Amino acid sequence: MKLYNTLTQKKETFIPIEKGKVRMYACGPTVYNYFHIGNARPFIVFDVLRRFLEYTGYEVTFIQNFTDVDDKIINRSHEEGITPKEVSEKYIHEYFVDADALGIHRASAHPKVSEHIPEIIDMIKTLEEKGLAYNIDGNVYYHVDQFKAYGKLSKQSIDDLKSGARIDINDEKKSPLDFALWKKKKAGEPYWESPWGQGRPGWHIECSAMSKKLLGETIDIHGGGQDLIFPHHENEIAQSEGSCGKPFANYWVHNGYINIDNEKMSKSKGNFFTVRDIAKTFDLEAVRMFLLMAHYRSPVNFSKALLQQAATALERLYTAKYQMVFLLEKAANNMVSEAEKLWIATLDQYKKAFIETMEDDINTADAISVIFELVRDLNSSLDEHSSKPALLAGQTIFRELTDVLGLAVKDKETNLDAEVAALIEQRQAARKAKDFKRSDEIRDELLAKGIVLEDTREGVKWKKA
RNA sequence: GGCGCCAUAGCCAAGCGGUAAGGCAAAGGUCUGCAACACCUCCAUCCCCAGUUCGAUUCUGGGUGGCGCCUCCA
Repeated sequence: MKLYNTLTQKKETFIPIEKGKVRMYACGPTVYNYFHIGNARPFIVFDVLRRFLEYTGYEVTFIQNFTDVDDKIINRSHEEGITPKEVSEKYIHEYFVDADALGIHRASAHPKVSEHIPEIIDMIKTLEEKGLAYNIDGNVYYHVDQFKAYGKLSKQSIDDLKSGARIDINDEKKSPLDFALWKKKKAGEPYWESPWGQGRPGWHIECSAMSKKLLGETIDIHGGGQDLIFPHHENEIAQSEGSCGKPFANYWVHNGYINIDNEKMSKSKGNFFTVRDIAKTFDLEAVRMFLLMAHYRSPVNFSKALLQQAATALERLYTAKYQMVFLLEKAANNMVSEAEKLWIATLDQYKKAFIETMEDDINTADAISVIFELVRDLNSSLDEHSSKPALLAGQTIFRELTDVLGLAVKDKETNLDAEVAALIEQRQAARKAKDFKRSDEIRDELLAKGIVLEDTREGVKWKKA
């Protein structure tokens, strides 16, 4: 397995700390709103990375946090007239609604900042003891100048960062690069007791503290969007490595942006589509398909038209999947022919090609093309004369590969309401009597109800539009 | 100013030293009462210029055109 490591700026062979096991952490959402598809990309990408690692035999512990203590949440609570806790609980719930629809598996754990305050305080204390943090009247800052490796992830020198930094007026920090580890309580904000007085943690410290608690001091993979490289991940390194003196993460994996008209989609720019909104017109699996059809590091432009392309492509996968189910239900032949035996033996090439391409820095675009090649093969090789074992072999390889990507996972709807079933019967009778006018009328009528009919050699089939 | 990314068919998108995967769309065909699905056929020399090489979309240099980070952001 090769992964592009932001730290070294090249693809590297992945070697876990502990043989057969992977510890990975990905930054999760700040839960103050529905998430947008820019947020969805890392969720999907790291879900696929995790699935693939598991597929290839690793035991993966995957942590994705919820940031539930944050300015944006506090603002939202004021706007909605509810407590910050109510805001975060609401959007954690909504996160799972959307994540489930996107086919994202639950992480091994979804830790919350609010439940790790003691660990956060401990880490800040350690940093203070090591001279890497300083307290000014209840606000504790990280002393960036004291951490020599600062900038190693974002490839910036402290001096360059300083020259590019915007100057805050009346800033009490020693350097514009210093960032808050602990923020002194302000009126109307949630707070916790600490050695520095009442207050709450800064943004970056949570990931360092929770990662350490749940995965240990050094982890295998840390992931997130490219926009987190600086300052968030740079700061995490400063905190984690500063406090324990060991490497924080061996592989830093970052996904590219989602753009609208070639410009980055972001909440601050306002040019974003929430996943919830897209769910009104598309099955969210199309979003997953859309994102996985491109390599995770390349920027992708988003539009409804492009999403429709992905949805149509996904449909092709489902057609093949359901066709095999259909044929299996009817298959009477259990005897595998010699020709089928030869064909079954060739299926392994798809699996090999799939794994090879996924092992090359999770090239899902290429992996999907392998699946489409498999689909063409299945469609042309399997028919009503195929034996059960041949059909099962096709179905197995198809499921195995699509499951790794989390695509085409849904089963066909089988319950048809009586009225529709009756209409289909009537249409069949009309067709038999060559009353095509009537049969076409019924077909149109069903289409209006969202039922698409297809007359095949093997009989009439229906599906939801 | 510092750091970094990208430019492949109508659209999307892999490949990254040996003469261009896949999807969507379009066109022609097979199947079908028609349609749909499926299948077959067809659709590019890879932004420009100069190097390196037997050979470059793929490496190097220079252009041109986009984009991102350096401030909250996935």
